[in-house]
Amino acid sequence: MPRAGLDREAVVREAVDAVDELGADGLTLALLASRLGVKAPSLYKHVEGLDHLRASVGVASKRELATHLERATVGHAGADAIRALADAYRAWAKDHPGRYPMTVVAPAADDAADVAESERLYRVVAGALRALRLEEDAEVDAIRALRACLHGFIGLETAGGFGLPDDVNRSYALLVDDAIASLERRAANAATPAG
Amino acid sequence: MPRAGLDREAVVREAVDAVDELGADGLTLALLASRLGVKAPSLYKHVEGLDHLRASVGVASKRELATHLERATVGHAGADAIRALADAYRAWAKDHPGRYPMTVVAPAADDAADVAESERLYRVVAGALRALRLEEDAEVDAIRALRACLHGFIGLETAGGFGLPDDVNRSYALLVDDAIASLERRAANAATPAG
DNA sequence: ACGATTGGCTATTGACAATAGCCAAAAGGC
DNA sequence: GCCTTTTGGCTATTGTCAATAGCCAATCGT
Repeated sequence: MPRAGLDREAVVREAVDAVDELGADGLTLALLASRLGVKAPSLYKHVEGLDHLRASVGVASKRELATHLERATVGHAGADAIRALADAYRAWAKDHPGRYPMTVVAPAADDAADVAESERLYRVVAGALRALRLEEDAEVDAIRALRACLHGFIGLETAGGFGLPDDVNRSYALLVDDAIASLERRAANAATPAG
Repeated sequence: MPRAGLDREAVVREAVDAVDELGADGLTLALLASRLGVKAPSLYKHVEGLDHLRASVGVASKRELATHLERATVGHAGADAIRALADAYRAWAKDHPGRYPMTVVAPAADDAADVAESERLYRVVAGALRALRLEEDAEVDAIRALRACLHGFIGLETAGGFGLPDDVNRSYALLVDDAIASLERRAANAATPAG
């Protein structure tokens, strides 16, 4: 019996590809094993089971998305940074519809890598809003608002929630413009409180 | 063998309750049968299988949500209607976290009831925006923007995506205020084109 | 070279969806 | 009130999947 030369990383990488192709629910150990030229029980030598494997795919996806967003926003500031973030976010989600939903779940508190990548995602959004110079609570509200707009649009789009044929890119651009304007207005109001 | 007196409606109703309690993935025919005092194969006399059953739960959920939103918005207009819609939407989602995600999926084209309830949901959102008197394309964009804001916030909230303890209600209220202001601005700009 | 560790494997269990086919309970004709 | 038909339960079975136990060969350390 020759060895396949697998290790944890190779298994997770193949799982990532499988989820990209088939969606999170399409990932089964039986399928994954066959793609790796191995029988299903062998995978337990490398990963702790399907749940842990899915969690690993989620962490890998958060890492990949965070890197993608960091690269897209570096060198941009202000409204420009927010627009770059919005476009990169939607592009990654459309390229990885199976994994995108995994990037929005709360990190498992006992998984340091998960917590770290989730914080990295938070920071890249916070970074795009830096130029607004918001005070602490207001920044949390602003990050939530921006994430909600982007995530909501992408979630509806990938769920097929937009039944009408009207140009989806135009709808998104308008939404992002409005979000930027609203957040800038929040910053301006905070700078000149009550007049 | 006494009969349980089931019919399709009773099965779907119990499935709705099960999804509310356990989430969409927690619904199994074995569990549902045991809750109904029956063995699993008996359910096939009333529903066509798990996929169809889930679809029925989805349609029932769209119907329920649409009714809830209609009741919440009736008698309101303008910004008031949008705020009422937003609050009712979030409240229903929080009351039914297991079923809420089923309400945002595209209807199956061959399921007339699904199409009808999805259109009803669309119309209640459109109704809340009526006072803005938007032109056709702009109305589609506006509905998409509003749905994205609400759905995105709720999706992140129920996914546990908001790790920080800051007041989530405040964040939502601010988001809704911004959305209303943005949509009103769209309407005003359309009314006075380029000047 | 040789012992320990590692990474495959087969066999098995248990949950589940789904189908086939049986049989009794309700429903309807007369 | 029978008798037939339809209906709604059931058991038995198949096939998929996750997971565990336990075997044995390939590789590695010395």
